[in-house]
Amino acid sequence: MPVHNKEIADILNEVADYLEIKGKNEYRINSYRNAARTILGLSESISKMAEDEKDIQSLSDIGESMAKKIAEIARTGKLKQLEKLKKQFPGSLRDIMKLEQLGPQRTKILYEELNIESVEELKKAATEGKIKKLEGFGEKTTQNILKEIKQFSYKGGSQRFKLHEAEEIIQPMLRYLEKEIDDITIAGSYRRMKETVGDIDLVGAGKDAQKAMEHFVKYDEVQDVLSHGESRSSVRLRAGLQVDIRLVKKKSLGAAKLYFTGSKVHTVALRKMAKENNYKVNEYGIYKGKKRLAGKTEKEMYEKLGLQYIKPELRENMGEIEAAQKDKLPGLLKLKNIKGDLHTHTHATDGKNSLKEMAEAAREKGYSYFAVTEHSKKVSMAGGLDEKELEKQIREIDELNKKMKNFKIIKGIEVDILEDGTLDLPDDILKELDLVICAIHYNMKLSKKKQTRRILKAMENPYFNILAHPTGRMINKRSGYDMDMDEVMKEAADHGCYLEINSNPDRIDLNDKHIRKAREKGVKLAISTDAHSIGNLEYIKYGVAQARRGWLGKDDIINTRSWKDLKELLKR
DNA sequence: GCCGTTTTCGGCCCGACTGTTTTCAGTCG
Repeated sequence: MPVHNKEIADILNEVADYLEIKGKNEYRINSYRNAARTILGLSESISKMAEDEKDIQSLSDIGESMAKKIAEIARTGKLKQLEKLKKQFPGSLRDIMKLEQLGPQRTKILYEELNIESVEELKKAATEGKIKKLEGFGEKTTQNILKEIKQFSYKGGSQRFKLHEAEEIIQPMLRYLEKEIDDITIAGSYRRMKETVGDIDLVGAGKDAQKAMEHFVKYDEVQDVLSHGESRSSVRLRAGLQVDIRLVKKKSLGAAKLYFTGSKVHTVALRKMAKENNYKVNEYGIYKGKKRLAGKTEKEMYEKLGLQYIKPELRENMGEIEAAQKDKLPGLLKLKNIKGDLHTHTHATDGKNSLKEMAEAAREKGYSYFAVTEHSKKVSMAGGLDEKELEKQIREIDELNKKMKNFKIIKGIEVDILEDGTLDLPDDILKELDLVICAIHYNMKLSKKKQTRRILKAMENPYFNILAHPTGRMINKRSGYDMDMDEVMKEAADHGCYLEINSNPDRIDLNDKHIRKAREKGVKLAISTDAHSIGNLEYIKYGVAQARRGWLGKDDIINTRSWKDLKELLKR
């Protein structure tokens, strides 16, 4: 059972935390964090790579010493170095360090001076007035610590927000801010369209910075003002979401956007590159000596660095800078390239709208087709269809199709893949359909081997077209079923099957890393919403965004084709 | 601890805000 990438990255980050408390060389500490980040970005299992004696040292930020540590973790699931560190620092000092405003230095002081080992003990000491007597701490810091502890226990640690959750909170705030701030844009991981965001970063140009900042901290959903300066402020909203804003002059807007959009590793890589050419990059522009060369737009920033413009979704330092240097960035998929949705439900099962309502909404979105794909009978909870009910829907669609001009309702099903890998409905009804998407809803806990075999077996069915929500994960709720993604992708390519990017923001399944892997393996994908209502059809933008994060273009997606061409692709 | 088109040592991105200080350390992004 290979150790997962996340487990290895966690161990390395934990080592870094302890080394920080010990006050070791910051660059040495960073190397653990950099290696962890590299590992998290891989689509392959690094412990498997290590087992197969692949050259993991050729990966960026992993050298001789780190490779040995990774091999040790892969072999034993543990790292002796970390076990030793844990003995030196008992309790849960790492939890203390996770609190806002408390870094390694202060954590160390708290531990050494007051023997504080947990958030509980910290709370007690703060309440008893012991903290403010320490050097470098005061009354204000004590109050901030207590506030943070309250926030921490309320949120149960730091939960990240899903894209649609963040959107719902930030859009009204943006309308409010626009009254006093010019050219305001959302930057950060939200602009890069990461599937979840930790906070929201805003960049704008203020007419009157002081007044603009006053306006910002006075927004009526602000619960705490964390900092309030002339060019930078930070608040926490009632919903628990932190919002940071940065104001600059108009001539620096591009530089500020670039800097605040990140990712951090992307901007650091750019700055390093600039430095090698004797330039300096900061949030105000690009400088050579005192001379300012660019800064108004992101485009001119990249140009001055000798790079193609890099779209936000690609800014993860995963090869995009090298590609931009060689003018080899991919042309990315656009929302308008999508010609139709291939996974939707109606009130025939657990959807909220009728077939007619869904079809009309899809046509109004500008689609030329959309597929109805109800659950099959096994999914009784959702009222899945049996053969007879499906036949009835097929006739209903035929009738409706006669009436709708320049639009096609595709007859489909989301048929369940049973535990033995057979499908929940017989072939003689599946062959009546235009599209068969297949999914797992039960027996998610099978062993990796069994789960993989189950899916591969299902793909042998000649009517299998698309594997829906391939990993079954739910963001912040459950991880997907254990299965061998490499095998599944290989089989899909061999059998003329496709994988879905499920755009539901609770799922985002496949995720960006899997999508990138699919691109490398030449597997084509479908982007669908799994809509259960008219409103859900809008989710398509999240799927498109993830496809862009996975470097995909129009040709990599099957539902950018006309129905005529798509029909050909679905033939096996 | 990593890395190399000034290579095996000596660098490692850059700036704002806060609180506790009289000039700055700690933290954050």
